[in-house]
Amino acid sequence: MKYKILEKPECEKAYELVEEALRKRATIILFACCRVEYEGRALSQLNWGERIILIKPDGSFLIHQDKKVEPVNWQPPKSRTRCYLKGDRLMLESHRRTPKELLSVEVRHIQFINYANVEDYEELEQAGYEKDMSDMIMKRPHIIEEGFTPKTREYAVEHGFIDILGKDSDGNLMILELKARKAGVNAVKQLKRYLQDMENTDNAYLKECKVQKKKIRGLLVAPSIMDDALELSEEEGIEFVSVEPPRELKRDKKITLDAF
Amino acid sequence: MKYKILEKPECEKAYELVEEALRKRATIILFACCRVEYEGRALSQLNWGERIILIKPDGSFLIHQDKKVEPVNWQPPKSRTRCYLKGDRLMLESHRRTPKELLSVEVRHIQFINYANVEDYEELEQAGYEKDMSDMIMKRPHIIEEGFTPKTREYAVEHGFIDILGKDSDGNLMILELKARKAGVNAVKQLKRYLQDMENTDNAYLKECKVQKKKIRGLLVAPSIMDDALELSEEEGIEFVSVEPPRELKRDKKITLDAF
DNA sequence: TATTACATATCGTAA
DNA sequence: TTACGATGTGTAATA
Repeated sequence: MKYKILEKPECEKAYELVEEALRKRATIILFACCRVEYEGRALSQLNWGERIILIKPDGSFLIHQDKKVEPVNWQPPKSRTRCYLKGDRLMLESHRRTPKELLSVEVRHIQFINYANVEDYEELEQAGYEKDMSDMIMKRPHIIEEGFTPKTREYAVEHGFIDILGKDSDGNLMILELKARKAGVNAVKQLKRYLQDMENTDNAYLKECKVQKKKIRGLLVAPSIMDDALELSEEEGIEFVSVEPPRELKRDKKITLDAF
Repeated sequence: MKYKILEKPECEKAYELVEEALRKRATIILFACCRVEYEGRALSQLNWGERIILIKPDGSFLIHQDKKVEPVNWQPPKSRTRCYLKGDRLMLESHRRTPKELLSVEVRHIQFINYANVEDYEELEQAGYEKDMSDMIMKRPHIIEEGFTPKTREYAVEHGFIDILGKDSDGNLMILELKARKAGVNAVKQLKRYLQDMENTDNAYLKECKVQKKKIRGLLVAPSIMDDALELSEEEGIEFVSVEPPRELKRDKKITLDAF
């Protein structure tokens, strides 16, 4: 693994290292006193101070102060980084085409500069999302109610996609709208639109309902619901079912301690 | 300024350094192979790989892979960091109370670890926001149209706050909805709601309009507008006025090159 | 402490 | 490329 570190280098030395790192598509960490200007979607400037600068091989460019999770300035992946010397100062620039954005950093008093080809082949495994909820309900439909039979997922209607379409034990059509977190009024409104879409558009399900004189039920499925959303759902004849999103990671992706 | 750096330290040495840094409320930069688990608002795991770990004195905890602007895992400011040894491994934990969240990092093969008391007393100066637009329009109302007189900002109605309320040269009431970027259909819908609120609620402005037989005009103010939003605004009788957000930084905060 | 709205939101996905 | 929605959104302002 390529790896280099320099402590308190002259700007010229640092410049050479940054050039080398950019050529080798390495990840650069720089801890230095710098001044920053940004112009693009917004406009900003940041006066002299010590910050941590991170330049990633995908073009991401981050400047972190000693507070907050978010970088004080940044550029997204695919930005083009270049560096040059301006007198005895190291200049770093990150440029983006669309939208046009330029981040310009003037550097002095470098505490250290490091570059490395980071070896990381892992992706984050997550659980607890709407997709997982959907998977769980398809697998164990009784979670919604006894006799519920899911038919289709992502059923296209005029205003979007119905998360899950199914039938209850009496043959009534059920339209499920899933939310992985607390449902708000927007979720109710969305479901209402889907119900209207279903009733106003010509489709096999609607025909069947009319022929067999069945109802169309709207169900909002979420771990919890806002008070105003509950009120609205009751007015609109929409049912709320409390379901927690699953909190288990897929087995085949469990951690193997000796992967590295 | 307190500053230390160790290259390829044993975990025990690293542990001592992290303890010291946490005590001194320093900023820690760690480049190492690690494994991460997170449980809280969601649940995630990340198998062994090299990452950059940043621990800030405000409690922020970031883990960066060599891609993307966003950290792969993190904890927000005010989280509590602790570290301990588990066999020959360095363990880092970051804990948050509300909501309850735990980030757990197992570390080995440390490339380097650095801590420093970052000297940074500057805050980012920005321009180009809705607020700046609002300020500009209040100061120079003719930008909207000749004879426009702003009356109130942030006027409360049922569905939110009207950005700017004013009158035109004929005494008609004007409701302005500002967007610092390209306006979409949502902006038009929002403005429509405000117009309805204004017409349906008992208030001094409405009374005056009725008595003097004046109109209520809705104006969407943004640098540009989406096609569908323009179409909708025309249907709804809403006017669109193109205004660029101001792009000037405050003068008294201009950069002085010898501040440091 | 909880809620709300904005952001250079970022990031994924689908058209 | 653009548009749209989800996010462990983060963050500041506000109640």
